[in-house]
Amino acid sequence: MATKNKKMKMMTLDQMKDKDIGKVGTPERDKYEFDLRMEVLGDMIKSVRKERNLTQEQLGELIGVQKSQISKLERNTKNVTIETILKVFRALKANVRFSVEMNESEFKVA
Amino acid sequence: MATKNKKMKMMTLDQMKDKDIGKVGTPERDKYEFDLRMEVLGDMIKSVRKERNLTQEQLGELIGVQKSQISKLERNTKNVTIETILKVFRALKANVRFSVEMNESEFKVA
DNA sequence: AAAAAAGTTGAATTATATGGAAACTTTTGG
DNA sequence: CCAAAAGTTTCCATATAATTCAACTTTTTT
Repeated sequence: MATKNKKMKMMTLDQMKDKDIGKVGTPERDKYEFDLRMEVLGDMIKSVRKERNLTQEQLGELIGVQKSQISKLERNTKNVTIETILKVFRALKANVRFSVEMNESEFKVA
Repeated sequence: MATKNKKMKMMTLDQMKDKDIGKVGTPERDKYEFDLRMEVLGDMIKSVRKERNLTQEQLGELIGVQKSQISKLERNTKNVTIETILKVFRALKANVRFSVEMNESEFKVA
């Protein structure tokens, strides 16, 4: 077996991220996490649009914006307004739900 | 029994909303639904903050903004960017997750 | 019932998201 | 391989979200 009797340096994904991107809470890491989420959001728009068999131009027409705008939302996305997100997904007849969960254990003590 | 043999006009909540606010898809109704969500969002910030036993000023310090800004986010909320939402809830050590669900049946045909 | 603390509001400013137009690049269909 | 369609990018204008400051109101504490 490959793993037997082999003292290897192991690293969890979190450890790698801490090392390569920066620890949680640092501005760099926060930015990374944020950019990641924005990218996912853009991908979500794109994939739902595809699912609906719409071109960017067609989706744009539904909402009343240019295709370039849709392109920007799908790729260039740095930050968006909730309103915009809802507008887009409503046009795609998809429901957006956002929920907040707080881990009970933390903080509660202080 | 009160309901027996009594031809009453009944109305579902949705029917009432259609009638009083406007049918789904109209600008008025859309605005209503949006405003509602924004209000809920503001309430969520407030209630999580309370849960953490923080004043607006303290939460503001965590993020790096004035207490007046927090107040506005909790009440005056017309529209917000994702970034702001995430910033606030991260400071509150709460997780925001948003998901998109599309009802398979619809649209798929066209 | 004062004083202090917490929250709200309005006016003003700054930062940036939204958007259009047009040129450009990539992908797709013949 | 060529043409058309789809998607991207850049430059620019405009709208509006984010923010502060200071005065004001409401709530809490003593």
